[in-house]
Amino acid sequence: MTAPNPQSDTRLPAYLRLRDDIARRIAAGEWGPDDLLPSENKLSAQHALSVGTVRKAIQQLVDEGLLERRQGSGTFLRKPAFDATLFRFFQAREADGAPSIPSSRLISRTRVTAPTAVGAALGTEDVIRIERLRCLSEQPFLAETLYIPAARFPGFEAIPESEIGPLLYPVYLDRFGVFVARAEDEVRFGTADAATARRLGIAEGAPVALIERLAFAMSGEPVEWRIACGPADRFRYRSRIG
Amino acid sequence: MTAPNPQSDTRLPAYLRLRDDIARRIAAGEWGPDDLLPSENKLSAQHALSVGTVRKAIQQLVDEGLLERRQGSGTFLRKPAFDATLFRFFQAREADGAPSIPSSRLISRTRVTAPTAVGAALGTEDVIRIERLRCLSEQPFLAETLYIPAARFPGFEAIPESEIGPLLYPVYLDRFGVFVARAEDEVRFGTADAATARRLGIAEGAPVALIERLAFAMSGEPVEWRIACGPADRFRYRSRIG
DNA sequence: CTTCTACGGTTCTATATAGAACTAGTTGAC
DNA sequence: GTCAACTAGTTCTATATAGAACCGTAGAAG
Repeated sequence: MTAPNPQSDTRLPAYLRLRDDIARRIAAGEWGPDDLLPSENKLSAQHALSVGTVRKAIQQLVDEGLLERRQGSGTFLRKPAFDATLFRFFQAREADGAPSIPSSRLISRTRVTAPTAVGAALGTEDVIRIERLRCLSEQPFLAETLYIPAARFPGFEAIPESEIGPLLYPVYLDRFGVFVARAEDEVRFGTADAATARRLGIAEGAPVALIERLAFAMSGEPVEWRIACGPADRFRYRSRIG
Repeated sequence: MTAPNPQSDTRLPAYLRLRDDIARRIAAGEWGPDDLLPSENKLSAQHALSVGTVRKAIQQLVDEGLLERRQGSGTFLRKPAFDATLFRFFQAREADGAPSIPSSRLISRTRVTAPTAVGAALGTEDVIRIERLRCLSEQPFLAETLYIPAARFPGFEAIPESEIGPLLYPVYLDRFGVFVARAEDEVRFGTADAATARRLGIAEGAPVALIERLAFAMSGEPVEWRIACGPADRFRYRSRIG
């Protein structure tokens, strides 16, 4: 029994419809991280498709970073590696040089009307604004302001802080089925205004790095806009091109 | 007649050997940008492989950004879009906001022994150091120092400057068959030392952005290390993740 | 001149099949 | 107990084939 899928456009080729179906089942939480998916043979039988078509659909998801194939063993759901890459950028290190995961403190979550630039980027004015402070060994080093569409994340303001970890993308995925697949960053340098200077514990006008990010879901729809601000002298941003 | 290929490891699957062969012919300049490659049918006949296998090889090269398929028309060699992406990063703009391609002036090219960090990154100490200044509307905005392995780029020092355009990667490809497929950037913040300050026409100690880049050839071998330095206030770096 | 139609060539989708390569677990020999 | 051999199940490679979808051109129709 395979639920025939009303949402997928029937004009799409079969392998893409199968890909969408599997992606949806992943988003619905049918499998956990590192879980074994049905084999190519089973899928082909269930969906009445040839193995070649199934392979093509799976390959697509592998390319998108959702699945992982192990020859001889099977196909597995991959824990989104996005968090890791995210944190390779802010090469935050303790004084002794050991890399460390920053902690994260939520300052506010409010439903607001988005600033025009943000509204244009997200395609809606009805958003939730999140303010957040990230610390490393008790010392703040990054002040962030995030906007997410209220329609896509209903009730986000009400989630108890205790249930929100240091990273938001897992929360998006677990509670709202939104998988952040891609993002665009822009880095520039500026000076700290009074509010952020106070939050970061630096002098007003001190040099800061600004990172603007627009994050997209698998569908290509923008789902988060954020700007982060940290002291320039401790800042490192890494990226990989090509 | 297809040259049987002595360089490709015969233990590799056929589609990878075909990919290598085509990649080599591209590097050898057999086709120019936007040229039409032989059709799948022709390739499959020439190499005595099935169309499916040929498609797999071509798909690989498409994924790597070397080729471009147009349904109904054929498969074309893609002008490396690397230059474009490269310059999306340095979002240099004229005063009126119009994006502009910076000009480039070579200051020196010398065969030297690499600094230890660079030597370690490139895997050799025998390198050519290139110093370069990039300008936008006559005003310098980026001072660069590059290192490339002398063995991989023999005679690079001797190429007349008139034959080197504003971008180096096309030169690597055209004259040395080195296709830069991938790069890793690191952006950080610092202050200008005396030499770069003079070159950029800014005060010593002024805030600057530093971009370190390690570039890799298709084979995975590192082929260039560079560091670029520009005034922090005019700087923008863009990247795309995921 | 414009629009339509037909055609050869191309890539794209999909199926069916066979065997190789690999993995993890089980069984059996010693 | 240890190690080798076997086995069922999985992905991977490769082939062959058929038709759909698409592009560019050439020629016909208006």
